[in-house]
Amino acid sequence: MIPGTRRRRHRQEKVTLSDVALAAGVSAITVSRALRDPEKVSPALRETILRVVEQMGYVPDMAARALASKDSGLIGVLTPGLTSYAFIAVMRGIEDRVRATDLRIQYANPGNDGEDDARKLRFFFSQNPAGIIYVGRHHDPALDDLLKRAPCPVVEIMDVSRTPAEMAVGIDHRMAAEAATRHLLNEGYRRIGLLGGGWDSRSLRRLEGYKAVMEAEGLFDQALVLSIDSYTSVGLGAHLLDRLLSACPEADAAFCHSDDLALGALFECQRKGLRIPQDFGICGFNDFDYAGVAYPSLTSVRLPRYEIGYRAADMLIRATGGGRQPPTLVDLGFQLIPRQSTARIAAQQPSGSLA
Amino acid sequence: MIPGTRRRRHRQEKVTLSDVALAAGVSAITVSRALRDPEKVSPALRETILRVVEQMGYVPDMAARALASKDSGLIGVLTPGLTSYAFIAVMRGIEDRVRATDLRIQYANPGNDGEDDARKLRFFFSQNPAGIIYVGRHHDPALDDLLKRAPCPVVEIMDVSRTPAEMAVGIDHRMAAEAATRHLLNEGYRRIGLLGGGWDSRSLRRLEGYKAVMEAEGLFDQALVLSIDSYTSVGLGAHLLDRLLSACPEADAAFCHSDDLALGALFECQRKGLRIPQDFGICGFNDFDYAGVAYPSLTSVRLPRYEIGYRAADMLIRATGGGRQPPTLVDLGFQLIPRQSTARIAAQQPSGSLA
DNA sequence: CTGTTAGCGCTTTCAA
DNA sequence: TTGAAAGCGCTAACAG
Repeated sequence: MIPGTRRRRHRQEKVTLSDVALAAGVSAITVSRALRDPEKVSPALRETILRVVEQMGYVPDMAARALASKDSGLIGVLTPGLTSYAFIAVMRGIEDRVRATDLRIQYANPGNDGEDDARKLRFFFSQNPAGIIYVGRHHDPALDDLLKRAPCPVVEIMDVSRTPAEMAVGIDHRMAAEAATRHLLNEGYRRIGLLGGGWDSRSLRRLEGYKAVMEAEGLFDQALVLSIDSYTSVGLGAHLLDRLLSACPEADAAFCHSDDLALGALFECQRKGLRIPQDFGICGFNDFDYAGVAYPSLTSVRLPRYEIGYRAADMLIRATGGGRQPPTLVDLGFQLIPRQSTARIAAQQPSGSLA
Repeated sequence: MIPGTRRRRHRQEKVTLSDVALAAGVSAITVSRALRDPEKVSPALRETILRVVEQMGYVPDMAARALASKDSGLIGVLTPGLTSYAFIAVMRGIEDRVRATDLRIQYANPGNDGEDDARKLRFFFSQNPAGIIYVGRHHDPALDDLLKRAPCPVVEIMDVSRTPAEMAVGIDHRMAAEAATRHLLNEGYRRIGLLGGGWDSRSLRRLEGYKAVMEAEGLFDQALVLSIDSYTSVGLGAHLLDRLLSACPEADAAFCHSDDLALGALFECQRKGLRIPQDFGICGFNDFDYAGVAYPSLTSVRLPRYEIGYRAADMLIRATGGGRQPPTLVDLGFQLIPRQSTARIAAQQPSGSLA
């Protein structure tokens, strides 16, 4: 075979609906119906048509369909955390809810420039989406406005500390941080550091919660707050713990913005010979799979991440059917899971000693 | 304001190209050009048009554009591992390469039924994609055929053990497993277990590599192979290690299909009071962030995951421009990173004892 | 149950 | 540099 003969194998002549119609001896619309709404076509015809479709390898063109029906069947998911471990469970929830429908999901990951959220959002809008799931980073009035003008239902997820433009599912991050900080105080820790990984709105809410509780006890100290605006990671956790102990050698516990930070802190403590929980307490956030498996196991705050995703998709799907609803806010709640890494009181019990 | 007045706020009258054209006193095509190819419109007009576009909040309709131009600008990424930690780095690579272009990425996660890969693939095809990045699970001739008939360039990623339909980037998983197994043997381990997490083609290749090396030493034993076909996780690692020791109490090391399994195995060993690396050696796979931070640190096999993603996207973009190329296979190589969890010989050195 | 007609919003092609 | 005409492939709305 002569080289070049097969050039442009991509873009081979495309089989269209009317090609199929012609071959099956019916009209285009009948083929269309046989494909989308088989019950509206007589069994005999239906069978013939489907056979021809199969034979010719016909594949519907979604762009044409979307244009003609004004329905793209697309759900857009916009989050800066697309490539983060914490988002995986959310994704599974979304995918699971959407799977049985004929909707599809398109993810987008805004970059770092401030304008990007708006651009990606507009981009989604340009596709006539059926709905959008959005994870915001900052409270930005302009973005809020954009969301309010959205041409489709929008669900904001993860944080529910503010009234959403339309719908929101998540938890109250401030309360979660308060609970974690109080737990550490109850276990007898005093110089509690905060190891963070960003200044997005959720991190700020957690900082607020931590700060409020610490201040109420007269224990707040800015030197205890360590944060870097980047992805969290186990390595970063080790690094921040190290910095915490440099800045505040008498620190006796850390509340970490995420379990990967907590795990890193744990390893670093072990490396330094600090006993956990006796010498140092660690509380994580997210309750990743490994928190309960680690040795010692890590106290953490469990977020219903899968449920948030599932519910968000569910709300979107329902909103698509009905008309517009009033702003809806769903707080799915969190749960503090006490484990060994903060069990200082229990650790002291066996030896019979008192604090 | 009367309730109901604002019903159907979604689907508000959409601003189209001709609306803008009318308002700007030009023809639709000129607006189109001003937007896509500003240089082809006189500066004066261009400015006027862009102002009107801004004022009216015009957003182009991608479906219409795709239909008219037969170019969707879409890259489809199909992988069963979308919601896995290992894929995150790949994703970052893809996103980074695509960011500067005007292409968009759409991810899809095939379910578990065998048919699903084909269905999702066809679905991508129906969108006139500019290219597809595909991570296969099994060697399936039917799928292979489908890929060969693809209406666009396709890059298969992760494994390069077979000749791809068109292009492939990845590493040789069999060789990687051989290297890991040999490393464990060199450190003096003999009863080396294999902790796996699936029977996809890559896992099978790794099993082959492990088996070949073990058999060459006369050490292979089916009882040492533990695998469950599900997501890998730290919890699963702990569980599999436990099962390994039940099945083979004299096992002295484990090669894990992924670092999360390795981390779980590490924790479980610590819980059982096994000293690492003296009593038991652990080698992971993937070299996740925490492998080097763990205490003791975990030996692992580093895959250039980010580079695989970046390169795949790059090949796709280049292929889009030029015509069809002959099958291309890029092996990006792996790297064994020896760390404390297998450093048995070094651990014995200080005490001066001999094996 | 099936077909006809019209047009979705944009771009291509050709002409001015 | 700008515009007019035609049509991408499909589906809505109505008719038969």
